[in-house]
Amino acid sequence: MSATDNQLAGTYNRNMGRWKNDARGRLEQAALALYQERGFEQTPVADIAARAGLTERTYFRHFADKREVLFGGSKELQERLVRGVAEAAPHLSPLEVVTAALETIQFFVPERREHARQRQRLLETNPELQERELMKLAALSGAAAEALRSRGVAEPAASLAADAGMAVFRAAFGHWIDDNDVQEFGHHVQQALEELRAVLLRP
Amino acid sequence: MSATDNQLAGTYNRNMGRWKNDARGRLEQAALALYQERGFEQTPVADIAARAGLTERTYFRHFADKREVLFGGSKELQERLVRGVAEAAPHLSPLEVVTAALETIQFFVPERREHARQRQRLLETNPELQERELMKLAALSGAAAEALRSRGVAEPAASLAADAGMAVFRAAFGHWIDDNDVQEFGHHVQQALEELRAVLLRP
DNA sequence: TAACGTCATGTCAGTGGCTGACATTAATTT
DNA sequence: AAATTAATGTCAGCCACTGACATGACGTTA
Repeated sequence: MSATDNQLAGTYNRNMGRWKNDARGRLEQAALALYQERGFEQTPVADIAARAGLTERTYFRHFADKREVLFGGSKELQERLVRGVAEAAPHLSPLEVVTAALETIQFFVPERREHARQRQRLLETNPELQERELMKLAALSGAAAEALRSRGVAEPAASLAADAGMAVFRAAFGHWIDDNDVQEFGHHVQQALEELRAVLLRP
Repeated sequence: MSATDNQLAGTYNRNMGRWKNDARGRLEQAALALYQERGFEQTPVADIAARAGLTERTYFRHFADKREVLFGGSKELQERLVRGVAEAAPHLSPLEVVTAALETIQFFVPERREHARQRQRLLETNPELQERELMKLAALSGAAAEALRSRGVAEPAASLAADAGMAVFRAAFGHWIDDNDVQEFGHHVQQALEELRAVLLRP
């Protein structure tokens, strides 16, 4: 009764897709907005749910916890990375396989940059969110290592290449976010890979 | 009144150092034991405190949250790593500086191995603890990068070298934990560094 | 030694994240 | 139209964590 007279539901109009008008998406939008307005810690989950025209209990049916609502894309990202590793050219070194996968991933495109930026600002100011981000990155690394093993790369090479690939990813992502000339993400990956080589070899 | 008739306080006898007989240490022991016996999630903080002869409120004066009790050594580890980076030989590459620091760190010694093993088993079976571990590792990486910058290493080289160093660290630590021949930690660091080089260069 | 100040701890009340159990209602199937 | 399914609501409760205040042990100083 009270979950329907909300504030934001009008943005995604009710009764257009009938009952569930992308409840999950509404929760994600409401959470991002509220986290930005009041800060993560100062935002009770109940408020997010209310803003989305839902109940706290329903929020927890869509997301495992208060943080997860900001990490919706990670599953798809991981799938694409794994596919990229599997389909990479056969003559590459393990690390090159991972960076090649990062380049062809088609995930960090201009349309997503603004959203990624806002999200990043939130993460930077909140340790709890950073923890979750690191966990997702670790999952990414683990999946990449598994995909490398499927290509015949042995341990510990696979895990090391995957972790090194994540280091490249972090550097590349940071530059892509800050970059005002809007270079392609793949460009930043190549730059970071070169930097890593230099850091490893040059005194 | 009730916090004194506890179960474990006798292990570290009361009234030896007067009032506070290493309350912090008692909490760490109690937590490790209970997390092993019942599992992390199934152990209320109140039980840890009671086992240490203290109150839940007092637990939270010693540790920021339920997980932090397992990460007491991380501050010292970070200090040693930073010192190692600062004091490393001048002719090394940035990554070699970090791995050299890891080798001279004198932290992963045989006496700590059993405790490290038990702790590791806990982490492996609990995502919440893994998140915190990753956060500590990220802090380590950040501190190493900062120390590299103090040596004149520019960005993004410093962060990349630090992250790559953490990749080496993870691999080395994993082998040190599993190693039955009890090789020195520094040995595993060198092995991992070589593996990383191979992974980067060899097709 | 008695008064005083400090610090670790205890007590209590309260917020909020998260869960299980059960009820309700829109949408789908038969 | 009845029966079934899926998404949501309601309610009660556990527990992590915090602020405010009280207490008791220790050291200091008059």
